[in-house]
Amino acid sequence: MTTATLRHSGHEHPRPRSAAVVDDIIAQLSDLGYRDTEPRRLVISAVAAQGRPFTAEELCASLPCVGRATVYRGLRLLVETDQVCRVLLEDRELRYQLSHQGHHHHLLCAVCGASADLEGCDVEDMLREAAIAAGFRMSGHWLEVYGRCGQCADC
Amino acid sequence: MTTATLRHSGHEHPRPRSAAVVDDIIAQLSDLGYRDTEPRRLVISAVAAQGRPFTAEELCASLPCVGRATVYRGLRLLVETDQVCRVLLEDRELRYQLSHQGHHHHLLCAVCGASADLEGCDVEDMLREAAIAAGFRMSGHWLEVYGRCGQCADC
DNA sequence: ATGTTGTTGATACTGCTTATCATCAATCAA
DNA sequence: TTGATTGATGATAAGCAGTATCAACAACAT
Repeated sequence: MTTATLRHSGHEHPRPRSAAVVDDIIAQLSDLGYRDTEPRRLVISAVAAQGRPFTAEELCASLPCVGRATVYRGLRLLVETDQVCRVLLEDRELRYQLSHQGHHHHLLCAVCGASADLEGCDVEDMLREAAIAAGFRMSGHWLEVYGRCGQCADC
Repeated sequence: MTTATLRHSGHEHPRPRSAAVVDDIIAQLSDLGYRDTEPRRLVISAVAAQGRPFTAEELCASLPCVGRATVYRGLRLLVETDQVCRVLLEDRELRYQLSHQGHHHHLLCAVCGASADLEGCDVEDMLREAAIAAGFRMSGHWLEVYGRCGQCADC
């Protein structure tokens, strides 16, 4: 089984304490000139607590004490600063998850919603060449892969 | 220049007459049990007249005599029957274009909005294997490639 | 011709996200 | 520590894409 990179409900393996993640992100935001505020910390903390890709709405629901607008703004800020990445489901629903930094793609389980990072896969180069063949210069792309994870293979 | 598959504003090379395209699609829909109606023909005709990926809203605007709901329904029907495919821009805006049938991906020019089909590119196999390596069985994917077409390379 | 039933279109509505703006508070300089 | 500056907040309104509703209509089969 290769579940090493799976993000599940989050009871399996110990991860950096949520507080440390929050402090770390707050510090990075601080370097960029963004203030250290309580609502912002709450948003980051809630993001870090999610076990799998989540919607903005779910995040709002888990933060009843923080205004909707603030949750959305916080999320957008985290995306813009590459702390959180966006994930697109097959039905175009937009979800988010803590980013492992660096450009990468996601494998999403259509059954349980778990995600894993696609590794050892040089789609980029392949696409860039195919683009050149069509007279284009590639500047970016959207790629999401859907399937079933090991645990959901048999349902 | 490799503009053979480029979809531009549509003045360059002769293409099957729009009426023929409409009749063809109507015939296919008819085989599936869908009726041959005037509004439906208008929608198909407008779709065929577009030179590049278009939004549902643009289609509505070009069809002032057809109700919004009907345009959306028509578009959805065409997508479901693989006559039209959906295209996702970098900002997640959803656009549509006449399909060349069969599974394929799009190269989209960020400047002029032209699109070309990605050919000779076996991303599928590559992704399927990468998925297996992560313990997943792949069932589908979203892929859009963005860049600049030959004509817009220098702007 | 006629009945059945898919189709239409005006409209209301939903769900998601952003804009507004008065109030609040984090940061900084004195 | 204090006060000023200005980014951040949150309640609310507004915007936007797309869908549901439903009475009236029209395509098709017999």
